[in-house]
Amino acid sequence: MDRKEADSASPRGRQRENQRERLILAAETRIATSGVASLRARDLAGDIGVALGSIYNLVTDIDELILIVGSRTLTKLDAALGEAATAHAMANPAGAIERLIAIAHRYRAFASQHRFLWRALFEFRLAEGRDVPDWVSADLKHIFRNIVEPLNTLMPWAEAEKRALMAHTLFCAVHGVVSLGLQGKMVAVPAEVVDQEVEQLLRLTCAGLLQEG
Amino acid sequence: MDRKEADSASPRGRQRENQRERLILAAETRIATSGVASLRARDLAGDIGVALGSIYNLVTDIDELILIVGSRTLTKLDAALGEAATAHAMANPAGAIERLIAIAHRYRAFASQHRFLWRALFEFRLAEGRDVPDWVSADLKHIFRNIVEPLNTLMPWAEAEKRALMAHTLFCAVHGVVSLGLQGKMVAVPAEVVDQEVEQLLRLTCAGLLQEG
DNA sequence: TGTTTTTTTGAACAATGTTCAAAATCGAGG
DNA sequence: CCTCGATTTTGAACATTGTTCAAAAAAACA
Repeated sequence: MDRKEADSASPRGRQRENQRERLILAAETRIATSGVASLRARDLAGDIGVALGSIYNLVTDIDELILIVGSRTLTKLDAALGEAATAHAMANPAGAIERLIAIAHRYRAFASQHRFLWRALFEFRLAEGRDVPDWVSADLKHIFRNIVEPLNTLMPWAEAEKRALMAHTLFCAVHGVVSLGLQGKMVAVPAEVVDQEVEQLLRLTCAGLLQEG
Repeated sequence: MDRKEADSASPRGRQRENQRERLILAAETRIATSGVASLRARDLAGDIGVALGSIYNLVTDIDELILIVGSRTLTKLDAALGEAATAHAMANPAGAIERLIAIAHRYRAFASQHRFLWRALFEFRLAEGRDVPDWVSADLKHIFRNIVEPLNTLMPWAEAEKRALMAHTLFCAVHGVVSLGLQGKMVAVPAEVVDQEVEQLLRLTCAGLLQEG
């Protein structure tokens, strides 16, 4: 019978799985140090000691490789933000605000620390026709949960849907400040100033929210 | 004597200038309809009825072409936002807030209307080593002025520098919501909802600002 | 008109992702 | 341990791109 997926128990499949993993690692390393734009099939083949064509036995595309690395980055980001989210207790609104700020600062730190991996998440454009893979939505749900939780304390009067929308808005807004600030397309802003900016933005927004309730 | 720049008064220079303009127009059209990633030197040569190599007599690079188109886009954006900025009078804080919202909505509309041109502004990454051209800073100063003006009304107690930073923060935040919202990398958000989001964000932030003063 | 200068041309090159027929390798049966 | 069919690996070849440059064409000039 023709199996499409290699049996991961057989020695053949084991070897294959190992190579694929090494390929992903190599891609991740290259993206992390030189940016997604400088990923070369031939370099990767050299990295894992395999012929050029073999890349295409392990992966259908270079794009698939980039997506896989993106998935890993998103998971790391989720972990980092989750950690920051537990840093502050959150019984009162003040605590909730601090937690939101902590998450935002962690986001900025992640972006600084994994500059190229983080950029790859947003720079990468799917080839026309392919749609966003499932893991994106999955990981994003996790991340958003961390933001919704403080919002439950800050805007208890609002419906869940409103809070979800606010979480989306805040995430995007903070992302905008971090993204444009760090990569200095317009004006390069030092990390500490970016932190100040997101902090100010969140404090003001939350002040507005509390006033509203 | 060897002139490097073609004399734009001589018939030779005239012709050259004309071709260059047609090239820029062709590039702009192609970017506007298919995105910057699908710009091809050969296509452009065909568009303006010229041999492949001639492209490089009119422009040093395809990148230069993209930068020029970016400059034009930024100028259009500046004009659009400037128009929106005059829509609301601004004697009192309420008017200032409305003006900020009007500008943000215009920004969203511009992004929707000139989707690919607008994206090209942010997607394009300068080749390593080259730095941001001057016109970027120039046009951005214009754009920021439109944001700083309402802020003068909203936070008169703050130093000019603080207001400039706030303008930067607000621009980036709105950009983030528009950018991630429209291009639906995570979740595709319809234009009206994006407008709601930026409006809410600005109202809350401004409420916070007024409270602070 | 003949000569010199400038411009235009398009063939050629380099870099890249991807394919595929052939070679190498493997695994099971004798 | 050897053989043979199946599977995997290989790397040469192809397609697509940006860019260059020697030669041809055009223009300017005397």
